[in-house]
Amino acid sequence: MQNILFDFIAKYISLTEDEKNVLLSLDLFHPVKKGTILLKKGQKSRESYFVLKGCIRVYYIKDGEEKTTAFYTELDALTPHCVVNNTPSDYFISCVEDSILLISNADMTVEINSKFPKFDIMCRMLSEELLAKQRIDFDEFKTSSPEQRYLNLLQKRPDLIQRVPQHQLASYLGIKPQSLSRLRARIIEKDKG
Amino acid sequence: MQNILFDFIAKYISLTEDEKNVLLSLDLFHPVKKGTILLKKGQKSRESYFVLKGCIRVYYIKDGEEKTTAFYTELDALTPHCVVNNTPSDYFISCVEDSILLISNADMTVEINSKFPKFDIMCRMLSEELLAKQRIDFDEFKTSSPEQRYLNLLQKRPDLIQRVPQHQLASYLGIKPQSLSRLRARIIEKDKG
DNA sequence: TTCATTACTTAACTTAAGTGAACCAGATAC
DNA sequence: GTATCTGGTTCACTTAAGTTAAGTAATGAA
Repeated sequence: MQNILFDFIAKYISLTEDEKNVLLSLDLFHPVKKGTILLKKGQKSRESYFVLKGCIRVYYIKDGEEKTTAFYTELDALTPHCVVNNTPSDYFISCVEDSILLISNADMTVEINSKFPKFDIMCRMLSEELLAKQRIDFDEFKTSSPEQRYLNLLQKRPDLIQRVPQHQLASYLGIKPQSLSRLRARIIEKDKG
Repeated sequence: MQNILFDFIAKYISLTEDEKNVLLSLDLFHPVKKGTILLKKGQKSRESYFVLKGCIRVYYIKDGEEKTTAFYTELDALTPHCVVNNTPSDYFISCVEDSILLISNADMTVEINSKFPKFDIMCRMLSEELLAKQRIDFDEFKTSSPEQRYLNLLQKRPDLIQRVPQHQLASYLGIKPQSLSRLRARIIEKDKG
C-alpha cells in the first residue's frame, strides 16, 4: 500500500529514504468501511483524501434528492472545497466500497510543506494537472448529450459502471435513473439493428 | 494596470519592491485586439493568460460547430491544458473584446518560481482555489436544468450576458441558440403571469 | 445605396428527458 | 413461509430541447 503512494509521488518528485520515513510516521493510511460518511453538509473539515483502494463519492442533497457529482477511485485525490476556503461544506462525501484512504490534515500539510518545499512543488504540479484535467471533463460534459456522456464514460471509466449503483451513475451523468435505463435500452437496440 | 496585478497577488503573498520590479521587467502586459486568436487547436503552447481587462473565450470545434465552454474576464487566470501536459491543444482561445492580458511563458515561470519560492506557493494556492471553485461550477452545472443554469448565470455573472454574443452563451449553457431564445421568452412569460 | 453576411428570434415538427406509477427481482426482517 | 424494502426497469404522458426553416434587424463591403 505504501509503495502505491511512493510510486505515485515519484511521478512528480523524488524522495529520499528519510523523507519517505517522515511520511510513514504520520499515520496517514486509514481503512474505511462502505457506507461511512466522511464529510457532511454544513461541516467544516480540514481533511484531504487520496484513494489508495476503493471508491468515494461526492453528493449534494437538492430538493430532497441525492445528486451525485463525482466518484474518486484508485489514485484520485480530493481536497474538499470547504478545506480550501475554510467554509461549511455544501456537500457530502461517502464511501461507496470498503476502501483504503490516505487522509491528511490541512494543518499537517502546511507544516510538512514548509519543512520540505519539495512537497509544495508537488502539490502545485498536482493541482495544476487536476485543474486542467477537470477542465477537460467539464468541457466534454457541456458539449455532449447524455447518451454521448454515457458512451464516453463506458470508454474512460468502464469500472465505474460496474461498481456503482445505477441511480448514482444517472445523476453523475446529469439525468434521472429512468432516463439512464431508457438510454441504455436505446443503445442496445441500436447495436442490434 | 500594474496595481490591479499587485493587488491581486497581495491576496496570496506579500511582495517586496524588488520583487515587484522583477515582475515589471518581464514585459508581461499585452493589449490584444478583439477577434485575435491566442491559441489554435493542434498548437503546442507554453503561454498562460491572466485577464487584466476584457474577455477571452475557450471553444472547441465539434461536428463543424463552435462549442464555447468558458469565458475568462477580469482577474481570471487560464493555463491551457496543452501547457500543463505539453500536448497539442484540443481547443481554441480567442479574444471576445479588446483586452489587456498578462501573458507568461511556462519556461519563464519555472525560472521565476525557482528564484522566488514565494511564487511557487502562490501558484499552488491559486490552483487549489481554482480547482475547488471549478468543481463547484461543474457540480452546479450537473445538478441544474438549462433554465436554472441561465438564471444562475444571471445572478453570478450578469455582465457576461451583456458582453457576449447569444450563440456563444448558449453553448456555454450546454444548449442551442434557439433553445436559449425560447428559454428566455419562457422566463419573461412566467414573470408576467 | 445595395447586397451579403451575421446575430437573433419565431414557429412547426421531432426527439429525448422528466414525471408518476406499476412492476419485478433480490435482500432483509419478522 | 410472508411481508417489506430497495434498486432497477418499463410504460404512458408531459415538457423541453434539438432540428429545420423562415423572417427580421444590424453590420459591413462592393
